[in-house]
Amino acid sequence: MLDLKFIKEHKDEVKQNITNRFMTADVDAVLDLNERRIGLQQKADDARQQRNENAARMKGPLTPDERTPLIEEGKRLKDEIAALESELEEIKASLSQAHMRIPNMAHPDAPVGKEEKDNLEIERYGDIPQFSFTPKDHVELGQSLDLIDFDTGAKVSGTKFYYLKNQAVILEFALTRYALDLLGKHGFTPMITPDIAREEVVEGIGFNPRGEESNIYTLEGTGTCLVGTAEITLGGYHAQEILDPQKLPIKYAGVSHCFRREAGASGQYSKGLYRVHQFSKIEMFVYCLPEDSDNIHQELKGIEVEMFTGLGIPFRVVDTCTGDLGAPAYRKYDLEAWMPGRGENGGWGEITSTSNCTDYQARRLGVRYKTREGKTEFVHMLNGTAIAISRAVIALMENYQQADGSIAIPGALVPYCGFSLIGPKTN
RNA sequence: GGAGAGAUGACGGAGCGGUCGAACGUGCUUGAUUCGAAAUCAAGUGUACCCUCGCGGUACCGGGGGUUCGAAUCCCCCUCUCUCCGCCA
Repeated sequence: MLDLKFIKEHKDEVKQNITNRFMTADVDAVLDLNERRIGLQQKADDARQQRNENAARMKGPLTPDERTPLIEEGKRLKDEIAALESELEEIKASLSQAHMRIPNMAHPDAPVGKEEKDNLEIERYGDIPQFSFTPKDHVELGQSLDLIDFDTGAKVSGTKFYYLKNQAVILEFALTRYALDLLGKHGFTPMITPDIAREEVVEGIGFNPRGEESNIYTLEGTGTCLVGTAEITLGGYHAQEILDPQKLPIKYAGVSHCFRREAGASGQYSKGLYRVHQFSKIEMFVYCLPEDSDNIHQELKGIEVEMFTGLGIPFRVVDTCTGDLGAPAYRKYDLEAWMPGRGENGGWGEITSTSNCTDYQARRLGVRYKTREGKTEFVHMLNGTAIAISRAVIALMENYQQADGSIAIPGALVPYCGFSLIGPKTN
């Protein structure tokens, strides 16, 4: 969320930013509610001051004649305060609701646009494979090689669930280990995080735990949700803390399951593993000083590039447009891998993304640090996907498929897999 | 899940219902001392909000509610932690 003072002083920019993101949020209502909140707060504070002073007058022994009027005054003040407080609570609730709807400001260089097609391609790596045969998509490959079972997933758990089998299971662990080793070299602390988080934390990160459009599963009656990403649990890790600036940046690599409702999301681009209700992911998360966040964002992008060039998968990097940023991100880069089985003749599909959320999440979660001058300021928080297993598996299977229907394993993964080819089962 | 104990500032640890934003100790910061360090001495050392920006005001002693003119202190509910039992990977 944005600082209320900032909103007040940069009203027009904030409004323009909302327009650029194609979101709806009422800046004037927020400012108006805030003014009313301040007025009421002042009234309540004054009344409390009177109450305290009145009570202080009754400290010593008093005659009933002195005492009675003071008690009457105290009772009157008590009622007044109660009325003011309940009014204040209402205003604060409306304010908070309206305030939360205002998205983060966007980086001045982020392309302005509404949809995915407005994302700006900025880098491209690797060559799109040319097959001497008609390539299969990963669903077909997964079935013929007995690696992925969607049918049983649907029977047991529902649509968009799946079983990984045989070498695909090893592949998941190999990719996980590959990612953790690379992140270790970059100074990340590995963590396996809870797959469940409290609603406040989920909201603090910027996800909406409730409502029709929510992508999050809530656990009825518990006040908790299944996490959609370890970004939630890693971002909540230091909630309400004041961090030592000497220890910044803090870099975590979180391994977790990710659960997403994906309500209404379907179509040919969602087939197979591309959009599922559950997958595993290795996530990067960084807490840093405000002045460092732009550089660290570039660093996270660089690590993602290293991750996928290492796997020999062709991909491009796009600078995500304002309409596609989501509320918390100030700037976001997506890596889109070439997926030969996508659409008619293959296509780009998002495999990772990295966002600089500046102080937007930190303000909601209360993650601060002390400056040299002794002031407490909000840290900046960034996240990036190291590897989302399901999508990485799509890219690997489809790009590394052979004429005979087998799948080669990229050299970097062979030591982790213990095999270099996934061929048809012989028995 | 059952029984019991507890939750106070960075930490430890006090706190007859008014003089408590909170004793005391430790830590930390600054100054004195020292060639320097230790030790010692002195001062300072939470967060947030508001304005009439003052050596101002308000709130916060796990969270919420209640009693009272007045609650860290009394009552109720919840959460969390610890110990024991049960269950379990």
